[in-house]
Amino acid sequence: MKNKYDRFQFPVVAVDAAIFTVKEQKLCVLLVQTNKEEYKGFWALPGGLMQSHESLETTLERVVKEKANLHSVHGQQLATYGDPERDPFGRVISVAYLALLNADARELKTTKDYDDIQWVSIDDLPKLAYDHRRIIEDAVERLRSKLLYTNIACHILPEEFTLSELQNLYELILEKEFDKRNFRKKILALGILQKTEKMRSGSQARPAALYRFSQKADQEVEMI
Amino acid sequence: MKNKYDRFQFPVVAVDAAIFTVKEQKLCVLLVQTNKEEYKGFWALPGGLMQSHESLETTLERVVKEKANLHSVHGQQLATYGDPERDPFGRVISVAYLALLNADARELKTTKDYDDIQWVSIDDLPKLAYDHRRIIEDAVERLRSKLLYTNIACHILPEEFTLSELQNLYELILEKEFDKRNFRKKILALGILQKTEKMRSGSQARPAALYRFSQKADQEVEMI
DNA sequence: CCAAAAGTGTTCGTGTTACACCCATGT
DNA sequence: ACATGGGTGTAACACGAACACTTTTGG
Repeated sequence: MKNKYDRFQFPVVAVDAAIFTVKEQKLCVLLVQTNKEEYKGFWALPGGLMQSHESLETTLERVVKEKANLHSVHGQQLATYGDPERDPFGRVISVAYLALLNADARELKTTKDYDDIQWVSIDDLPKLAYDHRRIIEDAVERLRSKLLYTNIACHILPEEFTLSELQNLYELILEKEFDKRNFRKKILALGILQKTEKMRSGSQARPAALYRFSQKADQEVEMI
Repeated sequence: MKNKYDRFQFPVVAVDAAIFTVKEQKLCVLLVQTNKEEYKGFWALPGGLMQSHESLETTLERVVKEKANLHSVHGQQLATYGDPERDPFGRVISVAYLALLNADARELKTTKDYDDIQWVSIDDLPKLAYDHRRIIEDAVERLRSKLLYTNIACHILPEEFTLSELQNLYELILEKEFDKRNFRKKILALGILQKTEKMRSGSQARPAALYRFSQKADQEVEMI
């Protein structure tokens, strides 16, 4: 492949991932802390530079694997950030992705490149490198909005879940309470859930029926 | 500014603009035809490569000025396209913007770089270079969706307009008819329009009251 | 006086909200 | 037996959908 572009004339492209989950009743984002770069002591979204042969999605998969040791993280494009001042160490524009996952199903592993990797509550963000605070804010806004009209909640919940767990997820992320009867009526009427035969016991209370999403493929539905 | 990235390792970034207007009862997109490049005879969205010192918005303004001789085109980010095969002549990713304008207020000028520049009905798109057909499809979808919950229609309409013109715009872009009484009731109840003192005569019919948007700033409102 | 588009209210059905009690289990 | 969360129905209200005629102008 030919490349006719001068070495210093153009910005390079990075892909950053804002990966969310719910842990201990908190909406959390995955952050890494590097011990190598100029932003010492700062946290950042996992991300990395796009290589010539890659698509955006391939880059996303690779950097999420490299930086967070996670695979099969299903991301959707959020936005592209191109302010000339956003990276003080080079001209880099960043294509940000939004992804959701169920924390219990995955284990975080610190690689030798990093001091730390953590799920961090969005209410308690540390010092963040680049414009990553802005990206996280945009991602949370998009997430909240998409909860209303898509089935993305399915990526955060386990395969099987109770209606109360689903409602709790909505209340926690949207910071808003719903009436139990109305919520169940609404969601069940959509016909996107299947009741399983199973029950969740465990607690000192009446067991709850487990449901699953009939499709895990993303779809637009008026959830709320 | 230092740049530590190798010359051939990374993709370069382009910004492309999907600029829409309504002309002769058709939703149209602005296309240019170049006589210079490898895609001879194909049409394309106006666009160009991002330079190191620019922000995405600066690049957008510059390329729209250069390729279409338009200024103050207010665009919003649509999406970023990064398929390795999207540009057969080099590794280029494109950040696409969606913009709307009132055709009557602007004059198109062909520059010497181009064979032609035209407003083209989206129902009658010619051969398009790169993945620009895909970008236009995505842009139309976004436009339709944003008509429902934002006041973007204000960018297509003239400063002052009749309620019938507004309704006509919605029907034309959404390909759906609305009841006149319900439409007016709904829109007026939002309180985002100001009635002016003026009337539009001209036609062989009763003159219509002219309205204007009280804010031209983008805002989210349940239009429909 | 005729054609053309502007302007205007009411009814009906659907969907959203508000609200309180009994049930099944573990301890 | 009691504490815990699971599960259920109904009435009031708001909102969107359907629907037809009169008014004002230009020709």
